[in-house]
Amino acid sequence: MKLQKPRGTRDFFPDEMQKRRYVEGIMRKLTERWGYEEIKTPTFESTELFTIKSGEGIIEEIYAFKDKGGRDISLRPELTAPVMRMYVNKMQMTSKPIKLYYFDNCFRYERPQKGRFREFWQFGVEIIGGKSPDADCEVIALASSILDALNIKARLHIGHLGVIRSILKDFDINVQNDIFRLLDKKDESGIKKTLDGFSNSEKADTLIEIINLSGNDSIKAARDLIGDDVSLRELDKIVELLSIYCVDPKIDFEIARGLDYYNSVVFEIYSDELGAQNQICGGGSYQLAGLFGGKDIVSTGFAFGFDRTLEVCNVNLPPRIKVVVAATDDARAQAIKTTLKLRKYVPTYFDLMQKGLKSQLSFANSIGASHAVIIGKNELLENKVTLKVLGTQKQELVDLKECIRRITGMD
RNA sequence: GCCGGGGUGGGGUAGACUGGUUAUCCUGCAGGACUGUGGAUCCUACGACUCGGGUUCGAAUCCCGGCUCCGGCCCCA
Repeated sequence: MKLQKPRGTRDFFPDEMQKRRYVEGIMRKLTERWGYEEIKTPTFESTELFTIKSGEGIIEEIYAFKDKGGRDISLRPELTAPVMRMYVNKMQMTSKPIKLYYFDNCFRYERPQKGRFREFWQFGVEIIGGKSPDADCEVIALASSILDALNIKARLHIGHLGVIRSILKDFDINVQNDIFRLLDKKDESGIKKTLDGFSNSEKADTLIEIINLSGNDSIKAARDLIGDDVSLRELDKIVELLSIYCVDPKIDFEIARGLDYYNSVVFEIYSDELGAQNQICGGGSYQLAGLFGGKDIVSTGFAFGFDRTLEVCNVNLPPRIKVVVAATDDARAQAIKTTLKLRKYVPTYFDLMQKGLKSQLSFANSIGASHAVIIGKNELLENKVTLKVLGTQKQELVDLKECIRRITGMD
């Protein structure tokens, strides 16, 4: 009976890791250029951190357990709450805005399917204390810029929860949240039914018209339906500012995040190249600090689903330089010294299995090495090495300095 | 939690409908032919029926269940 990895987890092979690291590197580099600094929070937190944010029901989808001291602990299902916890604990006095980013694994106890795993990675940013529309637009523009850098074709949708909240402002918050849930499902008859219960079917019609708006005039059309609203004016500003960033979003009032602390700009990015789980990024403006016992402050951020992003990105990995030092028996000592020198510059392999020269070269070929450096009696006598470029027939006797120069491409 | 389709050496597969001797082929890995030159060739070795139960004289094959993978539903902070 074999041991298997737990359900919904994955092993990553070297080729995959190379791609993951490469894409991660692009995201990090870009984000740092935009002035964000990396932070890291614990892999597990108090369960309470997540239930405060999302309600007790969320426990069903969390890896929650009691530790040996009887504490309620959870593997983090996302990173916004931990980041805000950290902010409330230690960073409230830091000058604003605070711009942070993270890249880490998260865990959710859900049924795995395409694009959904029990352990998955998120890359995200948070701006704490940035004001609308500037902060919102910056994170949206950064997300868009990341898509460009990864050569991803995707759809950016922006909405504003204030629009729907203002239509529903006379209703109890629980009713509002029910409606948001139905909106998310696009369940129009459910919306009608719920609002009819409050003899308010004309509001249901308005809602349904609003969420079905699309195209460039959506904001104007919404204004015709509900009159001028502060949320619509905010959206106007967002669109105007984003155009300076050369970002062209689709206005979509259907985006619903049915949690109290989301109350204004929200956005989601979808790819058509995925299956049912087609969202690769989500974000928006939120207020969580107060919930966590801090002074309330407006924040905004996004999180990319790293695994899904990886599925749809189109990047060309840089060619890998790998050098194998191959030696005859009587030259092994010198070969090890040469290997050490090469390792100051490039990944270098040396035989660990007492293989013959032929077999060492065969190994070089099978691991896809770019160069082989051969050392035997002749090379020892001349104090030089034979540099062989694999994939071609070329080889040449050169001194070590020249050899390094050629491999690294330095002049 | 629900629906559907899968699981045969490390990877990819044939065999199943129609149960029957030693489970097919490719690849891989290890060693050798071959201790100064890679990709080729040849030889040798290694290595599998997802797990449990049932039907049967006999199960990789038929039936039931578990686990798990894939796709979808639900959910998606």
